[in-house]
Amino acid sequence: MCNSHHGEQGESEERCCPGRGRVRGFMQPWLLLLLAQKPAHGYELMERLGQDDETPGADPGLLYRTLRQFEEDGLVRSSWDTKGSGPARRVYEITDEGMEYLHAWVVNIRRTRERLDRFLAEYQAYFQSPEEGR
Amino acid sequence: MCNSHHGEQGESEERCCPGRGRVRGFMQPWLLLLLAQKPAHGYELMERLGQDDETPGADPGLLYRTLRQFEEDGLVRSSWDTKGSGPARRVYEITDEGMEYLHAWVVNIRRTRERLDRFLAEYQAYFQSPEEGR
DNA sequence: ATCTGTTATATGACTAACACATATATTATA
DNA sequence: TATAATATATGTGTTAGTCATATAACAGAT
Repeated sequence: MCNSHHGEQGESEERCCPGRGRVRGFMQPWLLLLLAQKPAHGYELMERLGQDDETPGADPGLLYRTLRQFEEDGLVRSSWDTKGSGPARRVYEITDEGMEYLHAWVVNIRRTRERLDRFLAEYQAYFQSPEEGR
Repeated sequence: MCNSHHGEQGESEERCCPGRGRVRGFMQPWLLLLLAQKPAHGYELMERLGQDDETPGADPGLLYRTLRQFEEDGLVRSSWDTKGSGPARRVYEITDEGMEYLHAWVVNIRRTRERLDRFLAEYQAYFQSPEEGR
């Protein structure tokens, strides 16, 4: 299973454990943060997501569905923008409720990072410490 | 949605965004690491998981199914232990392949932590920096 | 003896996030 | 007129996670 690797020197490691290890729903806080910075439409959000995060492509299906769900939950509101060229854009802006939700996400994310650190500490204590060996 | 919170001083925040923000399949590397430290049966792993990580209860259903899957994938192997009191225990030990998989997981987890940091940096740059305000 | 609690493993059913494919319409450009 | 880029959207299947429940061995109490 997976490619072999012991190097421990994070080289490639691509396509191993597909889907695993990622943060559940991580697109959600990103969308809210990007919308907090400024209102935007789906396609633009997709591109902005693709830049900072090297998330593999930022699936449009998931993105548009998430925005729809956000609107249904009152976290964002939208309006059509027909100005400019190309097809009409549905422009989203974040609501106060969306802001609160974003802040709540941040608390969760900090907690998640602590959990990761706890795991990595335990891992290193076992594999990189003088005794315990192996 | 959710409880209100602006305090920014991570107080309770319980049961908000249920399930979201957690690392997908995070039980997997934990199980492999615990088994790398020493062979164990499911129930024991459940208790050891519940200690370090304050994961809410470490669902037995998921745990046993994951161990089964691991065995099917050759990451662990098991044998029955009928010695001692109580019902028989299925004792798992990690295989070489399981070890490799664990190391691969660690690479993924480090990458995930970097993604979290990138998000938090972006968040703080917007909400905690002097300008940008709001 | 029976009842309750602990240890121990396991299945069933449902949800949500995600992955991948595809449909659609508009506009620009080759 | 064909192709590509922009833009939004649906359909379908997979998997981790959640919650409930079933089963069984054994210990101690009443």
